[in-house]
Amino acid sequence: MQQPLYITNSLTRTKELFEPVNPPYVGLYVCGPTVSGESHLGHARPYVTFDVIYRYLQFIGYKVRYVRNITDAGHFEEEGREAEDKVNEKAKLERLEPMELVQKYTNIYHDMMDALNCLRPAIEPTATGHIVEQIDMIQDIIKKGFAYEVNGSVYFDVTKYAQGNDYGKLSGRILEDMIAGSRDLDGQDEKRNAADFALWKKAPEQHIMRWNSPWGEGFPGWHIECSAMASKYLGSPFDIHGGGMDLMFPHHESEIAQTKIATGCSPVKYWMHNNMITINGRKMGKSYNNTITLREMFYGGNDVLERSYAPATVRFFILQTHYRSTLDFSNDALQAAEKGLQRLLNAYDTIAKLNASPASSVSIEKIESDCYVAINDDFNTAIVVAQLFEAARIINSAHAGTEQLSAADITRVKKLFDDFLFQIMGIKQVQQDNSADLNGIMDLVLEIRATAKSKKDFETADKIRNTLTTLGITIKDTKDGAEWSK
RNA sequence: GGUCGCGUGGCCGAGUGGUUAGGCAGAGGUCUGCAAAACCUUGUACAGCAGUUCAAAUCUGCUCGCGACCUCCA
Repeated sequence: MQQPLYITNSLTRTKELFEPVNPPYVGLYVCGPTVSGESHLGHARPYVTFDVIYRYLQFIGYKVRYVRNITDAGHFEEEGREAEDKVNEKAKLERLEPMELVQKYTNIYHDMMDALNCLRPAIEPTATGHIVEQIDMIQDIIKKGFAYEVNGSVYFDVTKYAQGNDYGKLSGRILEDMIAGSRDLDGQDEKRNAADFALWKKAPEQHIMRWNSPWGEGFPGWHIECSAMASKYLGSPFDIHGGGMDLMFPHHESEIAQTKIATGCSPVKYWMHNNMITINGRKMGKSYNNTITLREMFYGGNDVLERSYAPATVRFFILQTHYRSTLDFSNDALQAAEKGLQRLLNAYDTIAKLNASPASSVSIEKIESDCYVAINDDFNTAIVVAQLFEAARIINSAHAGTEQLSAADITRVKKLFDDFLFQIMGIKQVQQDNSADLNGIMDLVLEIRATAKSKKDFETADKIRNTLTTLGITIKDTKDGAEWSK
């Protein structure tokens, strides 16, 4: 079980042996959502992915500090006008403060993460709660000569940084190409160089979120919050920084540059990036008009997919793919995942009904070891799932009598599901209502039905079965008598 | 335009030099009063072309197609 763990490091584009900076402690930072809107399907991918990573690191004994931020400030510059109008309008209609909106979307996000059974991070810092830390870091960077102030805004001097550091290493970019291909954006004339990025932005008149700073009223730049909060809570360097692939540039590239100047070292040992999701083959986005919020996904109301899907189905679907591959959501694929997960859960329930044989006809140990090999190989949950399906086949075969399992292997296969499906992959175990009352009632009902069947009174037998079905209780007739499940 | 990645059987999706991925759907069978579940059997799969090799889905080159990033984005 204690095999070496390999992680694909985006920085080197290779699989590397995972060796924490300060074992047994592991620092894990994941870029959280911008809570200026409702959580959507795109958010499910990184947070499920890194939830499994968090769970597994703990499972193999590491003491993990998981930090996942909430971006609730800044970042409104590009949307500027639209965001302002929206906020003002809603504030009038609903008497909402801007921070109230942020709180509302944060609450929804938390609810959706709970529904997906993502463990809550150890620390969930907000950008607005760390303005001081960000200003401190910016001042430090200015003092070291890698940032300059213009008209109340502060920019990071990428050109100067690139002279002694390989800016662009993470995202595979060449500075000269970027400068040549850059567009004219707001504030471009203030920058010494097109590739420079803002550490602090002067707040325009209508901008609601604003803070005092040494450079006047403004708000923090696009990337500084993660640098400030990650180094505050995890130090520098720390172990793993995760996020979506779309954040590699410019967000993470800029984080590296800022932190390297501020702390003197490259901030992260292992950069991990999950790939994007698509819907019916297209990237999800407003311009495609195919955005699905998580609430719509779970409870219905979207126009893109034909129906809603349970959080566990979405989670399982995500884990059926390796996190570095794109994942396409479609009705067919989700329904296949839904049935597949049900098959696994049914098999798990069947374990309790197995009769032990003197010896096993198959090796559970082999499946178990294959699961560890897979999860240790850059968290390949797709292969773990395949192994669990093999285990399910064995359980069902043992139940049908075509395979045999010893008492020890029955225990072992149950542990395999407990560990991998529930604990590591975080599929929520359905709470069975196995109260003594219900068991007694069901025993009686099934006995009456068996009597009816023996008298060829199928009308009564079917009525019992059909009525129970409408109550959510499934009856299955086996050669050893009827079984029920809720 | 620049950078990076992908193209696997009806659908989704692992794999990366020689050995069955797996799930869903389909077909046949077993069980069964029926149903459901389950079990057994069943698939010319690796975009195209050329090359390297004893051997390529897996390496190399070219072609075609798709996508991501380059601008807030998970």
